Amino acid sequence: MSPIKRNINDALMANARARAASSKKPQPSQPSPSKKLKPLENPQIPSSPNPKSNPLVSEPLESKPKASITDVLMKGSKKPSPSPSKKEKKDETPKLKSKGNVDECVGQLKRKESDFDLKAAAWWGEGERVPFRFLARAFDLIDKESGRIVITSILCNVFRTVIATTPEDLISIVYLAANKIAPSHEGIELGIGDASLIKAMSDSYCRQEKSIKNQLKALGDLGLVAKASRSQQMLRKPDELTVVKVLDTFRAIAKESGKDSQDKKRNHIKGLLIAAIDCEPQYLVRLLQVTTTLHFKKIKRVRHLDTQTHMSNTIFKTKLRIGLAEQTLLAALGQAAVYSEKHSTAPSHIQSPLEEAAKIIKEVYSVLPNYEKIITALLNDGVWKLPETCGFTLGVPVGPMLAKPTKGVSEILDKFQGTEFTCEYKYDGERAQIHYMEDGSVEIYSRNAERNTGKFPDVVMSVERFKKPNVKSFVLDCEVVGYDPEKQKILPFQILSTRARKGVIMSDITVKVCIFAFDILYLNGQSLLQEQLIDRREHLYNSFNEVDAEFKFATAIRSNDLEEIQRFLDTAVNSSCEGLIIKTLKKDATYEPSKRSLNWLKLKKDYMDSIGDSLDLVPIAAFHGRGKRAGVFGAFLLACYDENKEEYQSICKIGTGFSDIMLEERSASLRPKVIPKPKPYYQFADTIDPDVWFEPSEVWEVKAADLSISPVHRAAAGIVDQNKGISLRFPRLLRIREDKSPEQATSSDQVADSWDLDVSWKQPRMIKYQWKKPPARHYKINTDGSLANLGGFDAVTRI
DNA sequence: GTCCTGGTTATGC
DNA sequence: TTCAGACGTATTCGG
DNA sequence: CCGAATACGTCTGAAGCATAACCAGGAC
Repeated sequence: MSPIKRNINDALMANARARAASSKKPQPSQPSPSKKLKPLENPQIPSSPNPKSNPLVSEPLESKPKASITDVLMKGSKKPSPSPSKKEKKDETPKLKSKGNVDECVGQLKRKESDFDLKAAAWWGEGERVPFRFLARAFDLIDKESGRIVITSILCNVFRTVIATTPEDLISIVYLAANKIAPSHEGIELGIGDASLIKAMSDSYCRQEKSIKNQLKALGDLGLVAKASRSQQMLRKPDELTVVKVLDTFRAIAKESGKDSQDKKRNHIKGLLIAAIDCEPQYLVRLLQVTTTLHFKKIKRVRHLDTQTHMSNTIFKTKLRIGLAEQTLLAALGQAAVYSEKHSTAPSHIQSPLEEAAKIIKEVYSVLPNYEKIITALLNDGVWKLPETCGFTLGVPVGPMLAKPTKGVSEILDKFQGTEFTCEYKYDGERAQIHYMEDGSVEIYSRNAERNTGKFPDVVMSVERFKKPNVKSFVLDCEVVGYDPEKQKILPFQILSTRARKGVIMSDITVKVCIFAFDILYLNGQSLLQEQLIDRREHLYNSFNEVDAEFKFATAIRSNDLEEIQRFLDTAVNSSCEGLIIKTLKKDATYEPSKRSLNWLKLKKDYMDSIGDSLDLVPIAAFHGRGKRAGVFGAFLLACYDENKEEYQSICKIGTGFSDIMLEERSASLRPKVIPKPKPYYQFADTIDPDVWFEPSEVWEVKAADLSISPVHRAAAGIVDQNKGISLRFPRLLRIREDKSPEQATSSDQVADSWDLDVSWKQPRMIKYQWKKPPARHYKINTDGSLANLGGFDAVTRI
């Protein structure tokens, strides 16, 4: 069992015990018995006498090795009100096998694929759809496992069961297991975050939002909160929810937009939550948790007229967090296909069909990321034909090839010993994959396969200018970079990011861009994925013309000389690039979609030891961790020191670069430094709402890729700009500076100096673009100048 | 109804 | 984006 | 030569800053 799962589970058990212990405490207005988390609600984690021990895992758990988490939880929450014991019996309806059989069926899934009894795993009858509980139970099984082989095997059995009994539901269950509702380039979003989920849960479970939030802090996972909230009084029919219904509801949620859409979305969610039984709520919530919002605060204050408001929240795509993500799912799907193969047997030259099938599915998916198409083809023609039936399709984004970080030129020479390679500038912009169809239409996709065409009408227009006339179709891999055509200069990423994103029209473009092309994947009806880079590049150079301030080829050299590469890196950085990308030319030089293979390496200054920006900063506050960080601090607020004003100014949060041990050590050593309120000499935005504040006591060395002008952080505020401070791009912990005291931390003046030094080339631009007063509101107008229906996308302009 | 602001969510790196 | 940890496979080492 | 130790690749899930887009609700 991995530590991550252990922590979560232990947290639950600890809660159950805490609940039992404090059950005498009356709950004033809240009917649910399951939130007496007082010991954990205290933001000051250090309630335990021994600062080293984590209160969430401090109790030994040998007492209940057998009992499932669910059991523990139910026992805990039942104590106060043992009334609803009817539930076990009422769970059954004549149609369904008994509860015991459900357990038995699910137990089957853990068997080796080889002696797995297909039908025995399914408890739903002929003609019935796959219950969502089947998937939720499988998730629960998987959650308890840590090995990928076992997890793959369980999921494989799930798919086999569905294929054998209810093949029409395979697509739905795969989508749910993948935590998706549609291919990403279709741009369908749930529009649901933690905040909306908490509201829906509050309604469904009759709990105060506040109490849910507190429990979330303690448990570090909204899914676990849902699990703990399940009220025993609610009578639910089992298996009312099918995978199809769940997926359909998700899609319905995504469809809602416009007036009252939030209400409608919430009602959909409530419908699901209320119908959910067993371990369904936990996974429903996790599936809906497409995004995670951290730490927001609701305090009003007067703002400077020219200061925009910003929330200090960070959002991440979440995963199921049970150790199952896309790669494992694809492997499982491939294996299941082999077992269920009716159409053909594996070609004889294949020794290990299971591995081979997994590989095929992964490859096919990277080239055609569409489960509908793949599964349909899979069921119709089988795995072995998949490469033919589901190949690369013009207009569908290919997973872009990624690069591996490297620490220095010597490491590169080491890895690419004896092979020919090339070094290219790594531009600081947005990855773009441009598809040009035979009919002259253009589509642009982002790194994450989002359809970005509407964001870059200027790029769409310039295609006809930069492609040679004989080119009929292509797929280009390139970087879109902010560009000043007058000065012929690259603009920093922060400026590029101010571009509008949807429904942009030419006349309204504020930030011009230039394309830097570095690869071509498809040309005149032919896929070039299998070609070596040296040949693809030839095609690239032959098929396009550089157009001033619109289209250029990425600067590249061919060299095996350490010194020369080192110098090239320097020129790249001086030319406003992040660093270099290094690629082999002839050997292993095919385009490997979305695979982080050895073939491409990236080299940035800040990856290298003893070079790049590093600052010594003071942790002044912290946030409770989530998921595998539950029980320790997950992130800290750092500050630099202003000697003149004698104050600490926030500069960034930090949550990466810690080993598990270090994180625990830091949490332990800072707990005694917790203070009830921030010091008066702490400068920070009121949108930052940490869980605990600290006495200034430690100094940490932190590395960053870049400095940025910040709307939230206060470092060097007033020096570089009147109202804005400075923050760090990609901050990560290097080490603890035991030798320094907080007053010896990096000073605000030093931060300001680094800004001048580091971005002298971009500073004038920054002022021109960044601080131009942005009229906050946009209105949609039709091309004839009249106001458009607010729901439309025809045109956007500025008043 | 329009305008504005604050709160939330979705993306990029 | 960065980073660390766990798992699995490939390779090397030592008896 | 084989099992143990080590090295390396893959996969997962913690976490950062900054922006635009969108929605709800209050002021007018």
